[in-house]
Amino acid sequence: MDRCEHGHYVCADTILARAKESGLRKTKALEAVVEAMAAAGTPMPLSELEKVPSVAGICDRTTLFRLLNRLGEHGLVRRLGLHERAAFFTLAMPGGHHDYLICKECGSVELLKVDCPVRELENEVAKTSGYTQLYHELEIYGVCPNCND
Amino acid sequence: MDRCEHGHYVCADTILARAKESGLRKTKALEAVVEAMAAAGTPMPLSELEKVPSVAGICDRTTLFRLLNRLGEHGLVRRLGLHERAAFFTLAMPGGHHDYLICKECGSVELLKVDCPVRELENEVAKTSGYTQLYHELEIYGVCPNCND
DNA sequence: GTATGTGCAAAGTATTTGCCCCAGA
DNA sequence: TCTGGGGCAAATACTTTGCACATAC
Repeated sequence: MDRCEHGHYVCADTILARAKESGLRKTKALEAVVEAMAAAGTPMPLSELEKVPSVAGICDRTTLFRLLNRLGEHGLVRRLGLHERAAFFTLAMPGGHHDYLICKECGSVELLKVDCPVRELENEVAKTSGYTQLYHELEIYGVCPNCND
Repeated sequence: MDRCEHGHYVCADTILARAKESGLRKTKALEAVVEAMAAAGTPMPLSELEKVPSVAGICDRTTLFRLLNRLGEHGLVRRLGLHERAAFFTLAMPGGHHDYLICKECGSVELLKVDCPVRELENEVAKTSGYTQLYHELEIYGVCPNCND
């Protein structure tokens, strides 16, 4: 996976450009949220996102919620389950994809930097199931070294 | 995946036996819930489980909740995300594993009856990540034929 | 100027806990 | 009998919506 000039896996500018193409207005909230998510690199729940300093001063939870939904509808943000009560959100690049390694104890989320072995299966399912617009989500759960003590 | 004499992928009796071994008491609620889940075959949220006729008369939501948690702690039930607001529960057999095909529109859940391509990756992660007690969850999302119209 | 975006407050929905009674072993 | 299990009601958490105002375009 390539990184942008800022060292992030997903570059905020790219997402912002795509947001504009989708007809979304360029607001402070939009910029702040997308940049915060790009900087974080890992999926975050809404409750955490609203605490990021650069976001906290800009917009409140409702705006954040609607913004993430809007971005989700345009395929710029993906909503993940990740077994917490709260939904996690992450920026979505076209063709970009991540699998996750999640600690059952502390809930930490790591990106798995490996070739995803599911592509082929996904293609097969596309042919045989009648389902369209496929994408997948793979989570490996375990207990991380810190929680193992 | 083998089926038991009742045609279910997971046999209620096996789970009940394991529950007993784990020190859980044999109650009507336990039997009803396990049998309902075995009969259903697919993951269900708590709200749906409590509506199953054979469960509804037996115990209320709180009991169901605590029962599922208890079973989860002993590894007899697995809690899944599946992208709904509510958590989904499914019986867990040792070594048993399912991947899911989920419709983004109507939320229907199908079991994927295929060899899971993630085993190997999981083993590799076990060796290199320092994480223990690994298991994984794979969901393929799409739009089902019914919702495609 | 107009449609989209925002904030505050209030309503849902799902989950979790307290407390006391009931029942399995 | 003694501990784990169950029921009811209340508390949490997280999400979602209504409505009036602000702002990008």
